[in-house]
Amino acid sequence: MSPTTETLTAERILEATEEVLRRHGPAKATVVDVARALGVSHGSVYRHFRTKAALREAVTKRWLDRTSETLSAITADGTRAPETRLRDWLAALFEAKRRKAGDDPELFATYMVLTGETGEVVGEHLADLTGQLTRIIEAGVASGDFAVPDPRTTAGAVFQATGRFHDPGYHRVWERPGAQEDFTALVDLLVRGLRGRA
Amino acid sequence: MSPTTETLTAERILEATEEVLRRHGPAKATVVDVARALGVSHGSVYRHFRTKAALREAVTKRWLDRTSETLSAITADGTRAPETRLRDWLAALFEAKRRKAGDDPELFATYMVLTGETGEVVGEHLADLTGQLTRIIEAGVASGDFAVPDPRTTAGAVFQATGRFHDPGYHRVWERPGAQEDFTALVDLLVRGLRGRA
DNA sequence: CAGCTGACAGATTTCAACATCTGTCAGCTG
DNA sequence: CAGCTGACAGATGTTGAAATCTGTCAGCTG
Repeated sequence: MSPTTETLTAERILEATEEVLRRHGPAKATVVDVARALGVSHGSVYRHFRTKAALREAVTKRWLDRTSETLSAITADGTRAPETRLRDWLAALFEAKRRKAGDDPELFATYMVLTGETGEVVGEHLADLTGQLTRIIEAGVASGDFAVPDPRTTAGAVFQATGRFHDPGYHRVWERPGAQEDFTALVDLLVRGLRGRA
Repeated sequence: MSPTTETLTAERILEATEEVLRRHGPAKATVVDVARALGVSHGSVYRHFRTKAALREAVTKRWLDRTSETLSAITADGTRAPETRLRDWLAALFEAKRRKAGDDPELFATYMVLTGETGEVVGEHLADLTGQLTRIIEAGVASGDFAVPDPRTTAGAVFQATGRFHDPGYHRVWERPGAQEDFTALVDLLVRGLRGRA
């Protein structure tokens, strides 16, 4: 009945790894720690993940995917106007990041280190997010609310333009007094650009 | 006649410091090194700069000011249309940064460390740049080319939106294949937003 | 006597011996 | 015999003593 008697799965290893990372931080979290937390030898962990880097990458992917899922609900809600969805999507992204950074700064710092180590996984996450943005903008073009030459390119531009409000590197400015106003001003400017109209 | 016989001025110390930073990098450049390069004792350097931090700050300010000056020529050129000036100004900023990062990566890395250490000086530099942007946008509003509620706020939004193309933290993406296209797409979107029109 | 020097205390950095970790694998165990 | 263990080699991290640096200042020098 005790956890140590259950089968060792990739899932259980990932959970234990998250816990070890939370406790010790990214610099001191070792594979030996993870094995100890699970009551197995570290050799067993290597049976499920080829390297320490692969293990960390899997943890990072899980974390990133959780954010994507929340936003995809907004993306997929076809009952609301594209402009509203775009504004809500960007606001939700900003809010989610700001909460993660503010609620548990140490854990956030840990994930900043992890995403910095990872090449592929972060790239896929960003591609996923710009993909969602592309769909919202395409919907806006279809409904006539937006007028842009190429939704895919424009989605990339919108994502890059709002980087200051979702790129973890800027987390220090998210809590500054005027941050919310700055965000609103930027989104207003971008939305005006999307409407095009000309 | 030899340099060691000339009077020791703040200016000469700054030049020597730049040279020492270029040679040894930010981590190993010491005040003793600077003094040795000038043929004086390190106590003399402390006569002109209260601390090592103040010395580095002065070097940083000089470097930042050189960029501001180039751009202010574009800002002040009242003979050209505001939209053209805005596009040129942003392009010149991007180009200047990209060249600095590409031509001498080590020196660029050095200045990234220096700007990271400095609080005040960098803030003033950013205020200067957004001030220039504000003047261009105000000119656009006056001429009827732009329609925005508050030029100051909008200038801040434009500056933040283009951060990916001037913030040193992003220097790695400046040389990537699609960077120029991404930049153009973003500026186009922002300019459409500025025209407002509605 | 204005400006520079160099010795000094305390803070910071370097370096090398030591400890721990990563990744592998032959063999144990249920 | 599938899955786990634990000993091992090489890589990486820790530690603390020695070296260097920062910032001060009493006194030298032109």
